[in-house]
Amino acid sequence: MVDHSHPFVPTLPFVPTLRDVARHAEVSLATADRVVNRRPGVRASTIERVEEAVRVLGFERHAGAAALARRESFRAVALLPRGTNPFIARLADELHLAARLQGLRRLDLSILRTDSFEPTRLAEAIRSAAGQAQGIIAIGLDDPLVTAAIDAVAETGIPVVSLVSDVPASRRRHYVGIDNRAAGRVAASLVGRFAGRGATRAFVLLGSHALRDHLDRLDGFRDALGRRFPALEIAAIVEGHDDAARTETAMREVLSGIGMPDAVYSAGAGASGLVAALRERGGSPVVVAHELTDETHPLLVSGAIDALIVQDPGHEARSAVRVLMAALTGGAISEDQERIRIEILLPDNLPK
Amino acid sequence: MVDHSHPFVPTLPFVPTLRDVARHAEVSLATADRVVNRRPGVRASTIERVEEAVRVLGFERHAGAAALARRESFRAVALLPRGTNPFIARLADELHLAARLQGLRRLDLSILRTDSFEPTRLAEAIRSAAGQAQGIIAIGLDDPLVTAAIDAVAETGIPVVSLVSDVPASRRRHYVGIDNRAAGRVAASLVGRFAGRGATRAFVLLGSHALRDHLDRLDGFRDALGRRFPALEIAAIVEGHDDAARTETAMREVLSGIGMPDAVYSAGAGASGLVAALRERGGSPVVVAHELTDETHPLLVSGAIDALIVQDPGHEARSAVRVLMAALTGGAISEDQERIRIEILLPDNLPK
DNA sequence: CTGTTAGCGCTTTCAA
DNA sequence: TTGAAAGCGCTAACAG
Repeated sequence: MVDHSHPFVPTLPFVPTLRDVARHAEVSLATADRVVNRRPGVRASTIERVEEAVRVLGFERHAGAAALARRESFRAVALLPRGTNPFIARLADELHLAARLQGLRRLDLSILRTDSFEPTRLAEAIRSAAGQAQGIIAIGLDDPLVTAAIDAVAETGIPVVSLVSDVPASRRRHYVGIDNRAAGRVAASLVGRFAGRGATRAFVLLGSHALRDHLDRLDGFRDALGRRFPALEIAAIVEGHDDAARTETAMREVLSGIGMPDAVYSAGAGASGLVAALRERGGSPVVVAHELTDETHPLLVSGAIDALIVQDPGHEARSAVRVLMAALTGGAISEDQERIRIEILLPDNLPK
Repeated sequence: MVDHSHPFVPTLPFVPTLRDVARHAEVSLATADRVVNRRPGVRASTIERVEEAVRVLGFERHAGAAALARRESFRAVALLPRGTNPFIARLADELHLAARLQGLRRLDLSILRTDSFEPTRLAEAIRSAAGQAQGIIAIGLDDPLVTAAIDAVAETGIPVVSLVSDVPASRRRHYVGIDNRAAGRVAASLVGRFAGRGATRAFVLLGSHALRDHLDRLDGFRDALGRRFPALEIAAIVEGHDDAARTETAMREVLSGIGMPDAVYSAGAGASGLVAALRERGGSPVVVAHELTDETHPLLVSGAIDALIVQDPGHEARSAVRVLMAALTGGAISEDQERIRIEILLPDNLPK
């Protein structure tokens, strides 16, 4: 029953092609293709025969060849916040790379930087991106204006993938990023266990109250602290706008106002400003921060930061691109591969 | 200068094909192909012209089409240890999947289980696999016999990729897995910080002294403990053969011999046996173990295990397949994407 | 040293 | 409802 079309390569297994399926079912290539791709216009009895052949031969369609023949090509836009945040810069690079290496289908991805913390601007950017693209990737802002823009665009059939910071109420096709509440809980566990029994006061540092991801982290942190380390309470919540200089100023103020805490959870960017302010007053509380960047790396090595909670920007970018392509081509994604993990970095498991 | 071969799709960018390059350089498709793939037999001045065209047009070869035209197909064997270790079972599944989804080229991967802890058997399996395969993936055993077998096979031109446990002295093409010394150091940090100041005695649980990965973990653990938590010393090293029942027996013996420790680092599998033995004697030291499986999951949730150090079997399998394919086809790999991370799991960041 | 030609496995007109 | 044929972008003989 096995058709050795290459009799001179005895050990290679027979891999059936669509042509083999067609032959076996005694139909043309075109008909076999119609059945395999569930296209209409085939008699039920013929479908039956072809499907039988697929089963018997164990046919699996060659994704690469299909992509080539389809000769599709897509245009998409990625919207990232402007600013000094090094994690965002890294993400932009990785998105570029991921789009180029897309392999099977062609993706032309333009990356646009918009004003973060500014719902109006982001909403506007989303609407305008929809004019020039078939798909959108965006770092979200949880705001009614943004939600409305995403919904309007989605209505048009243009898939929107939220990245890193979700817009949960919107009709975004998919959120690619970590579970930020869980990240906050992890931070609480680390802070609680590292700080030890005597600790009573923790500070939380946020980029902004407008960022869904930071708020979620705060929620998770508060929740886990309350349940597992009730002696530790959140003595202050500080806004640093993801910027080192502004963070330093804000921290200075709080420190001189209510004194040194036992622990600090920096849920946004700008950790070097935090560390500078702490050093200035000679304190060394337990510090847990987010993301591995040129800013945080030396601080972890030196011990100024005790642990880092990170998400892999390379993985996130590849995942966003895969998910968007799947939406664009009607393909499937494997939830498991697209789940972004929360990683914990100690000086001992720093990459490289 | 832009050639709109599809004048009706105005917004799509022009993506040059090899044909465009050939036209631009005024050579045939075949010659352009030779230059782009660095094949010999082209005059220097022609190479120059083609490379110029590649630069000007921004040509990038379409990997999918190339793979299709090459019509290559490979046969490979993966050698995994027999036994009850659930992590290995998971890895086998993921390898299957990764081979099927390889997409661009075809890979026929057979998975063979051999006797672990048995250098003779593994060496023999490697030699015999070389007879029926063009490439080999194997979970290593750091032993002269295995090294010799790998070297002999590599000599034949058959690439061997070591997975999870390396055979560093051999001519394996690549090692896919975590840095196990770093994992040991991470374990030491967690154990040291979680156990607190009063702690003095730690036990280490190994699958076997023959496993390079377990030994490396022990090394890293010992090293970091010595440097950062000198008060904590390794009071016992126990062998459990990666099996719950044997681990329980061994632990029982040690516990009745020298009593309860402040912390246990389980560097191999079989953690449920460890927990059972500890419970039996009413102790609850800090426990750090490896891998997220059906065995360890409930233990982490219940608090019997404090932290898990894990490697992602899905990522490892995909990486091993990619690396092997690259070796087989002479392709390139991106070191960065292939680095396997050490992840730390607390109850708070359990996936799902 | 260079060009021509026939595919790879699949999708897509267009015609029957 | 079905089939024939052209072609996606690239590679691999085989000629010249």
